Amino acid sequence: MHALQFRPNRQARALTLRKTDTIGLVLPDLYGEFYGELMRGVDQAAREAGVHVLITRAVSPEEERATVEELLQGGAVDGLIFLVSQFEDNALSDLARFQDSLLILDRDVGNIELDNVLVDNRDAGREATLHLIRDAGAESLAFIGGPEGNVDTDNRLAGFRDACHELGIDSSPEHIHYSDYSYEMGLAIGESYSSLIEDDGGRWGFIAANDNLARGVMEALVTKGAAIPHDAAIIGFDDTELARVVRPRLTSMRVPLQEIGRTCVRLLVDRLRGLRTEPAKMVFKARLAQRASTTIDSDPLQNTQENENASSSQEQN
Amino acid sequence: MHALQFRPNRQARALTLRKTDTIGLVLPDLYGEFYGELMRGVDQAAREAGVHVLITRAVSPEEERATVEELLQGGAVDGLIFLVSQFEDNALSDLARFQDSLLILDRDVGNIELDNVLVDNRDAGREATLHLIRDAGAESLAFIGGPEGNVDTDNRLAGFRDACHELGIDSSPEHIHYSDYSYEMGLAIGESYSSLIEDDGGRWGFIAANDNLARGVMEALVTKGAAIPHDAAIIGFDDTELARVVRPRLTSMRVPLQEIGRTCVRLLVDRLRGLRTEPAKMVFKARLAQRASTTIDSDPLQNTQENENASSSQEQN
DNA sequence: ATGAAAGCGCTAACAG
DNA sequence: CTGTTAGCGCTTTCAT
Repeated sequence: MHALQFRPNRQARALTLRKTDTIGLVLPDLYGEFYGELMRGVDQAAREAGVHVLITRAVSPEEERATVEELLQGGAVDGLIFLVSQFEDNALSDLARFQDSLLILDRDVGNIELDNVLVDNRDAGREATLHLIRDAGAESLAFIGGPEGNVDTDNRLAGFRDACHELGIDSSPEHIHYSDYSYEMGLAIGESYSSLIEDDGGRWGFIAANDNLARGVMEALVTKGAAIPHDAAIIGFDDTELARVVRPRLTSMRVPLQEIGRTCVRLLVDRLRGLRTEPAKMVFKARLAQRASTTIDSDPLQNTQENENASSSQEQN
Repeated sequence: MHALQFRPNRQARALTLRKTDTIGLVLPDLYGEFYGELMRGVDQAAREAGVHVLITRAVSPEEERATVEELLQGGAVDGLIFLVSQFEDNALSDLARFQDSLLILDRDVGNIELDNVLVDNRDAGREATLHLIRDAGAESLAFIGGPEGNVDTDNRLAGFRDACHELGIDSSPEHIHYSDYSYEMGLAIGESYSSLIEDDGGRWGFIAANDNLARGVMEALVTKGAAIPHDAAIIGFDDTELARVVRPRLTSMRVPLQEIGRTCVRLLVDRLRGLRTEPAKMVFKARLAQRASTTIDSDPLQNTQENENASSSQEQN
C-alpha cells in the first residue's frame, strides 16, 4: 500500500476528518529579529507536532478581525496564534467564541476564556530599573518607551515606576519619553540629556524599551563625551544582535522568544487535540543580559571580556 | 446568498477545484532580518494575489527533498518558493518534474526548466571591491567570506577577483578568509590585520560577506587604534539595521529583498494560473549603501550627516 | 432561468 | 478480517 509511493491528499483528508493539521500565526509585522526568533520556536514545535504553519501579517484591528474570520471560519487552519497589536477590549471578547482554537500572545485577555501566553513586561521593567540603580549605581533615571499606548511600553513603564517607588526614587514625568522605537529618536532624546549629564555629577540611568532606542541614546551621549557606564548607564530591551556588537556592549532584557513560540504551538495543539479543555494562562519572565553598558568596573558580576571592551571604549573618549 | 454570513470551506473548495490558493515558502533558516524582509515582500504580494503562505524551514538537503514531496505531492500548496542552502546538482534536476509549481530562489538552476530568481552576487562583489578601490582609495585588499562552498560567498569572491583582475590589483590567497559569518570571527580576522595596518602606510580595504563580519573587523581595527576609513575602509553585505547604528556607519551592499519576495510570489502565481508557461529567470542587482566606513573626507559622494559621524568618530581615535 | 446530481480523494462505518 | 459504501462541502454539469 504505502510501499513507498503514496501521498494522501491533504485537502481530501482535511475534508473528511474536519481538521487541516495546520495552524496559523498572525503577526503585526514580519520584520526584525524579534519575530524571526519567535517563528523559529513555532516552526520547531510545529514540526514535532506534525502540523504546518501558515503565517500572515495583520496590522490594523480590522485586518486582524478579517484574518481570524477567514482562516478559522474558512477552515484553512485548525487554530491560530495571535500576536495582536492593539486589540480593543470588545474585539477581544468577540473572540471568545473561538475559545478552543485561538491563543492570544503578549496581550492579557483577563478573564476571557482564551489560551493566553504572556511576557511579564512589568516585572521586566522593574528588574531593568533595579539593575540600573543597584548594580550600575544610577542616581537619576529616564525612561524611553515606544509609542504611548503600546502595551509593551505601558507595562515596562509600570515596572519602571514600581521600582522607583520601591526605592523611593523620583520618577518625574519629564524624564519619561515616548517614541517610535527608532534609533533616530533614541539619538534625539539622548542628545537632550547630554548637557544635564555634564552638569550634575550624578550618574544617570537610561531604560529604553528596545535596543535601537538604547543604542541611539548611548551614541548621542558618547558623542558628547560621556563615559558609559560611568556617567550614564543604559539598558535596552529584546537583546538583539545589535546589543552584542556595539561599543560598549549593551545590557538588555532578553525575552525567551523561541521558547515562547514553542510553548504557544504546544498549548494550541494540545487544545486542538482535546487534551486540555480549560484555558491556559502562561507567563514568561525576561532575563537580564548584562553587558558593559551597565557594568561598572568594581562590579563582581561583570563578564571579563565585556569589561575589557568597556574600558577600552572608555579610553577612547 | 453571501448576504454577509457565509464562508466557503477552503478544503472542500480546494478538493473540487484542485487548487489550494496557498503557496509555500521554504527557507534554510528563519532567523535574522534577512528573511524577515523577504517574508514581508512575500506576504504583501500573496495578499494581493489572494493566496495564503505556508512557511517552513528546511536545513539539510534531505529535509528539502522531504518538504517538497510533502507539500507539493500532498497537495498542501499549489506552488513553492524554494530558498535552498546547498543543493546538489542532481537533486536540482530531480526537481524539474515540478516544473510548473516550483520557483528556485538565489541558486542558479542553469538550463533546468524551473522558474529562477537570482541575486547577482558576483556583480555585487565586484561593485563592492571597485568602490573600495576607486572611491575609498584602498591599496591592499582582504576578502572575508562565509563558509567555503557557500553559494553567496563563492559568487561574491568571484566578483572580488573580477575587480582585482580588472584593475590589475593583487588578490593574494592569503588575504582571502572563510568564516561562519559571525561577528566573533570577524573580530578575530580583523585582529590578525592590526599589525599589518600599522606597518605599511597604505590604506587597506576589507570586503566582508555580511555586516556582522564587517562589524567585527571594524571593531578589531578600531580597538587597535586604526582610523576608519583612513587607515582601512570596510564594506559589508545585506545592509542590515546594524550597518546604520554602529560607529562609524558601515557601508554595505543592499539586496532588495522585499522586492525579490514580491517578485517571487507574482512569478509563481502567474505560472500557477497558467498566464505563463516558459520558465522565467530573473536577476536582481545589489545596490551600494555608502556610509562613513568607506567615505573619505574629500569624497564628493558623501552624505553630509554620515560624514559628520565619520569625522567625529575619527576624532575619538 | 433555477434546481438536482455527480464527483473531487479521503476515512470511517458498516456489511459480507 | 477484508471489502464496499456513504459522506465531508464545494463547484460544475446537466436536466428540467
